[in-house]
Amino acid sequence: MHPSTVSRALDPARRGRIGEPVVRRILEAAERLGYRPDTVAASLRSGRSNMVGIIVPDIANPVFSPIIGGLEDVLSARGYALIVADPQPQRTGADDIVQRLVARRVDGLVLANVALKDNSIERCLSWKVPVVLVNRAEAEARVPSVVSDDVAGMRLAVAHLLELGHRHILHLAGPQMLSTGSLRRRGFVEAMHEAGFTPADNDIEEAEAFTREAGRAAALRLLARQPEATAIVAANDLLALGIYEALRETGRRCPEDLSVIGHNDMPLVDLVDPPLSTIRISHREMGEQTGQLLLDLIEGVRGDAPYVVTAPLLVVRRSTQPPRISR
Amino acid sequence: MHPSTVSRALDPARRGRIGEPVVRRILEAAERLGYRPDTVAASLRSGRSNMVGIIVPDIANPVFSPIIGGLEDVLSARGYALIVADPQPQRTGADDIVQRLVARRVDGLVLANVALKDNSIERCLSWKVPVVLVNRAEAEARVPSVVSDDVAGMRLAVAHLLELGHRHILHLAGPQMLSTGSLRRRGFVEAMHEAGFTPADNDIEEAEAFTREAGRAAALRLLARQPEATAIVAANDLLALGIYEALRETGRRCPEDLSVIGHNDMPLVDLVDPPLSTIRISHREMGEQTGQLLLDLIEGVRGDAPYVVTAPLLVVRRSTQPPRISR
DNA sequence: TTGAAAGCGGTACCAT
DNA sequence: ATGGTACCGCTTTCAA
Repeated sequence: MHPSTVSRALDPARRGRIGEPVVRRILEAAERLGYRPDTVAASLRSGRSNMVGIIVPDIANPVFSPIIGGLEDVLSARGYALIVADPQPQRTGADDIVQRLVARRVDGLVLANVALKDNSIERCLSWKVPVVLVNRAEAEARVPSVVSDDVAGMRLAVAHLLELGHRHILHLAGPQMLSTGSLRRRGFVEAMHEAGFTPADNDIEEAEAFTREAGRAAALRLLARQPEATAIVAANDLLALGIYEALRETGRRCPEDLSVIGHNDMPLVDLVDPPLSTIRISHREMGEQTGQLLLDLIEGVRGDAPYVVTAPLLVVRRSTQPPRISR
Repeated sequence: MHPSTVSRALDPARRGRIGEPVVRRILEAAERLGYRPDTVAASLRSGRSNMVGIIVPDIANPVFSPIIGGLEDVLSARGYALIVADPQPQRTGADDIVQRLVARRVDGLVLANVALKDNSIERCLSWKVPVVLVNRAEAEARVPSVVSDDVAGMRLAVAHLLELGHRHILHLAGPQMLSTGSLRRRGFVEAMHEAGFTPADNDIEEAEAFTREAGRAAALRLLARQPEATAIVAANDLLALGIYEALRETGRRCPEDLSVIGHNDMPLVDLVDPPLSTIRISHREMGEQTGQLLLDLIEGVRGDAPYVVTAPLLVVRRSTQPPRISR
């Protein structure tokens, strides 16, 4: 039979232009022969690969894996495959990876790497590859992005502590080169201002990484400087767990001596001791939204560059309580 | 210039057959023009795509994400891209996904889905796609696999408890349709036998899933049946955390009333209350080994089907202690 | 060591 | 509504 006809019959979108019985016969034959269209050949000719790449700093990070999951879900439902790439700083930079993915003709790219400054975005822009940022925003907003509303999240955290009666609230910030680190710091300051407080520089300490160990070290510095404070807002849960360690080391108890609130609501923080109060972010949903956005972009449904912001949720557990009446 | 020459000059493997100065000129020109070879066209002609697919049941599962990470690492170092696919049971079966990946001409496939019986393996075998299983073994061993040594792991757990003085040890097993569930149950029984004990059927209870909730429910059943026991070996950490909940509900304390040991050493189990003793499995390393194995298979370095077994490690924390002398 | 030619397996475009 | 044809961009085989 005639190749063009077969090609059309097999593509649901173009099937309409073909006679019913012909389509049926072709489908039947394809089934019988176990025919599988070759995606590679199709890509070569059509220029579309039906593949999307995602660049993540660390697949095992509990923040990124649900994002990948949600993204994959949306993509595969529309026939796209997802390539994950995990740049090894010692080997390949992020923008080398962009090149490799573009060489594979991916139809779009998701950037989940959190560095505030890197030129992967420029690379994509100059190659005209549809891109969306996830869990990371860009100041200029040249590119669509999906992020949690960090200001709102910080507002929730601050409001919660204020309501409990805390007045001297500290912030354990994340690295300021990372998008979430700086966004949340800004969110904290803004939320405090809205509530009528002006956090001093001394009330904020920056951790060198989003890890327990860095959180512990930074918390030690912060607590030494501000022993009077009654509560800390951490820029993420790992940092909050680091605060736990610092408290234990300095003989303080949470929440009796100090209330601690995290950010992300990562798995198992409800089981640590004490169960961590935190701000829940639905990373999986962010992944899904990212997928939708990217597919719309790829398929030209929308030309603008929306800036999706998802709403966070306060989760109160047992690491926050009213400050002691003492003093 | 002449396409074949360029092609050869750009491929490090075939560069030797080309004159030095020519190679230099070509490389220079390629650089200057920003030339990127088109991977898709290359795939079409050569039949190799330099892509590998992995099928996982759940990307966000702390067991699978490090496996993916290790795998991606090894693959990308050798120029392969990794496609992750996450079958949605309600939408696409695992072997439909295999088909889709094969249509994309993946050079190899990693199966991380844990069901003991499914026909993806047959599919791959009949299509002659190189496959390796990870975190899952096959009874017939027709296909190479990378698994943790569950018998050894259980032996470590049992030996540890025995050494502490426990004599009545229970097992909270995982679902027996899953590879790890049945392997670990077998490992437990075997380890007990080696130590001179014969666990009764009554000493083992099967959880319906590898979740905290299923662990809690199963633990409740098991404890009601065997109130005299002093220790439980759980088939994984999540199940062990479920046991914690069951203990709390029934007014028992861990480790005073009952020692609990998990399996996997997933992130944060060192921070729960009490810190969980467990068997550490290096999932990332398993991912790396899987990558090596698959690449060897793809590139024909080895024709046999090795069965890689990685060694687990006992991690003692605070959920295990000697049984009470009472009674 | 280099050049020439022939496709890989589809899809897009044009003709009918 | 269907058939014909060119061609996507590279690799491979064969010839020079």
